[in-house]
Amino acid sequence: MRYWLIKSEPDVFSIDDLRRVGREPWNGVRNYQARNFMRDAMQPGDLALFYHSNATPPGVVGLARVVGAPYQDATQFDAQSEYFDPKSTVERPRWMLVDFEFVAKFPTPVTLAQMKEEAGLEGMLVLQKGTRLSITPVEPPHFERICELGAWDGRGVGK
DNA sequence: GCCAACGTTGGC
DNA sequence: GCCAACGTTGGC
Repeated sequence: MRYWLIKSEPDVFSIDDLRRVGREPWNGVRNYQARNFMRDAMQPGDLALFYHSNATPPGVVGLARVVGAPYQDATQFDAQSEYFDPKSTVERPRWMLVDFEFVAKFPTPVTLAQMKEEAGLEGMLVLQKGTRLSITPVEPPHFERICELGAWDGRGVGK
């Protein structure tokens, strides 16, 4: 199993939104590196730290899980969508996504400030200066440490 | 609102 | 293929 961090602006789609809908296509990603992670590297069952960006405060607020195989992001073909991509065609779609399902909301959010101070988390991609990538891989020890800091009891995973 | 960092675009 | 201009991200 691999671990990830996915960013979302809570004004657009928050951890509470994910809990409410249960499962969500991770659409609107328009960065090739992030797309490649979803298309080529994610496996069903992988866990992701759910990060609120452009939030007060920014930080990891819970967990999500990859469900199903990658497929085309439908919004790229929708002229009414803000994610419409006129250069994408049905024959050769540019943008692929996976679905995420809700796993847990942390009892205690782990703020970005806290993460920066935490010695065990140094080297995390999301903490590096200028990292705007909306999806990044996460090392298992970093993942585990953040779950501890979030006071997550482990509920939501397993069978 | 500001602005640094970064990715993309398009002229050449 | 270079690179300046531009748009976006996202913390503060």
